[in-house]
Amino acid sequence: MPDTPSARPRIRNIAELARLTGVSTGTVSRALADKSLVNKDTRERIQAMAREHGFRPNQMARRLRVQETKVIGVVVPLGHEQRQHLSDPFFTAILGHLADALTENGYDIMLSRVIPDADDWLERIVDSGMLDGVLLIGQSNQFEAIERVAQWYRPMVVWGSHQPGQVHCSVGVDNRKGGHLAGECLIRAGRKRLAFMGEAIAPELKDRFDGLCDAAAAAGLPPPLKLDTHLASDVMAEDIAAHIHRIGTEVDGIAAASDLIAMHAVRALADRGIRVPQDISVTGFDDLPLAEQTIPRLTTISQSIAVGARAMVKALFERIGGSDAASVEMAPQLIRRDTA
Amino acid sequence: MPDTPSARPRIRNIAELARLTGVSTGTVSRALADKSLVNKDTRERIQAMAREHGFRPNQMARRLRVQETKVIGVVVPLGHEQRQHLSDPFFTAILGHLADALTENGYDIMLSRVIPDADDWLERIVDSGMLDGVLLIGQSNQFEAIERVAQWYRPMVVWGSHQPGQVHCSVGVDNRKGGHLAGECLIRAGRKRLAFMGEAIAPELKDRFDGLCDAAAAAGLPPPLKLDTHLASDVMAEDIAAHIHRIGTEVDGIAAASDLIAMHAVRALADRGIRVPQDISVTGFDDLPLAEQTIPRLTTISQSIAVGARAMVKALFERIGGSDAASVEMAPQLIRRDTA
DNA sequence: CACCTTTTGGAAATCGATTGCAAAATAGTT
DNA sequence: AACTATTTTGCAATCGATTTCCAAAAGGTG
Repeated sequence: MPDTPSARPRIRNIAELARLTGVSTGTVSRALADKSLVNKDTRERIQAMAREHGFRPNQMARRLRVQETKVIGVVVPLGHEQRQHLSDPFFTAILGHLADALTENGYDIMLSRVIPDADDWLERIVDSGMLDGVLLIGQSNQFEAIERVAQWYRPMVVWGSHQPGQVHCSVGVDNRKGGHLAGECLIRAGRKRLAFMGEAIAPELKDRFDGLCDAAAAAGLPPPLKLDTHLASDVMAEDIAAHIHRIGTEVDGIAAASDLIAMHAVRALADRGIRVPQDISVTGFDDLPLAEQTIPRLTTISQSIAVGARAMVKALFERIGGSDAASVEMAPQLIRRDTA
Repeated sequence: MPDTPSARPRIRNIAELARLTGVSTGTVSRALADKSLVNKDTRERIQAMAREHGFRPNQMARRLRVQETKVIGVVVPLGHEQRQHLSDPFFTAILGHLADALTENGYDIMLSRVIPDADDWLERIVDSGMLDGVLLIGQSNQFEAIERVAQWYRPMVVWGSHQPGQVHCSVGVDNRKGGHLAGECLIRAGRKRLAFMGEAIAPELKDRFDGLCDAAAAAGLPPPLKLDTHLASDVMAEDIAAHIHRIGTEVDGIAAASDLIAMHAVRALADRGIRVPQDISVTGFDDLPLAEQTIPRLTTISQSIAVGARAMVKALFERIGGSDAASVEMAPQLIRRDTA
């Protein structure tokens, strides 16, 4: 048997290993941490013994003692939209990049999907004592709660929009500008009766809608229609279907609040024989990897999720280090493909 | 100020709160846990004081003491396929459901994306002392490591295929049967030159390929071609493009190893003027929510991810409770849509 | 050989909670 | 008032590591 952790009577803590090797727990601790304070020979002997018995020190105890957990909380607040869940492709896209950046730096990820029922939900997460820092994905309708906590808790970075004067550190695109770009694109395609598809409750989405309105106003068009749609994908299809009858008569250009909504919309239109982009133009928002793979490929506003995720992690580490990283607002970009 | 955690000098532990309220730490602990052992009045007084100062007991310490973390590790081993990441839609779909089921039961989720470089990667996770249980998504090429750990670590459930005689508890569909169904579907559509698209390294995918071979053999057709494709979405498109020239001459029916691969394939074929399903038939595997939304909608083999996720969590809880839940093998189902 | 420096390793405090046990306070009974 | 029964509370051990402080041992120098 080569490297089998053979002996079954497992060692459960550093004290047992100490007894087994005939030294004190302090020495074992130092040896396992490979500290030069302990004699090279004993150090190696202890390490060998640990390996042989497959012993690994309890992280919970270690973390309690050193007051550092090496765990970052990644939290999705679902204020409205309780039915949305983690499979939202935008969320998963950003999660993937966050996971990459965090694991590279030796941090683990604690995932929370929170329905903010109690009003101290964020406080509860933040001083659970389990986390070195918190990344919030989206502000939802919890702007106030976030601000309140940001007042005293520094290592927190939020994906979302930046409101003038806000305390918390946010990273995101200029959503209003993004909405504007989408509007301009539709208008340039000759569309005159615009609509916004999505629920403009979270500040991010509200900003996108406002941007669209800006564009319409600038072109002398009537204000865009607002077609509410839940973000949960299981009801989204129905929501969109419910709006369909207005489209074609009242609407010839749709700015969707997200790529996912846009894709569902294109699908629903196709089901009813309305062609995109011949009969109607559609833009998405996010530029998910998927957006390039659909048929027809989606015209959309790019959020450069990868860059954003890196920015979030960078800001978070600076804040963990003690300095007060500022918010980041990135420029959105129009990606012209086939739907508008 | 109504319920502001006003006083800034924050209480950092139960001892300070004890001093402030004039009782012992034991009493405070019991009061905060709302135990009836402590007098209703003092209990409420202590709770009020805690609330006022925004005090919440340190979870790390509590968990160390009670030897229960209420954290489940969700781990994605990336044995081959280091470039694949968490944004894989199959993974995120199952993660969403797992998250739902786990949070419902009061558990948190620790996410790990592991590249098994050290051969004790799983041991390290499993006895970090941070987890009450582990859910593994996919067996990758780590079947051996999983078996080794399963020998002595019970609270672990793995998404993947069930090999005869395996020790670890797995939940998944009968992949071979699934491959068979896909093959039959293609054959029924009159296809005679079949191919499997995907990397048949992980046992799940190998089984699907074998099932496809079964179907071909049963119909008296030559063995299917194997078109290797990485699972990372950024290289997948290129991989598929590289295969395209063989398709149309050598191949008229593709069984893809996943919906994602199938979608990319359809896309690549469309780019080259090859129509699906007129010129060539394609089947997916997974039945992601997305598969119904593509154009054309994907014919695929259903894994019923939601059911699977529930089964995993159920089995895990049984195992945490001490009983030895058995593996679950679900029946795959052909979902006929537009691509085959 | 006396004195100083450097290694080495042990004892004990610490991180912040939980909990078994026993003492104290209160209530209830005669 | 005395005595038992019942609540409440405090004390101290415990979870499993890390780390400071200190003493003993070893090595070096004049």
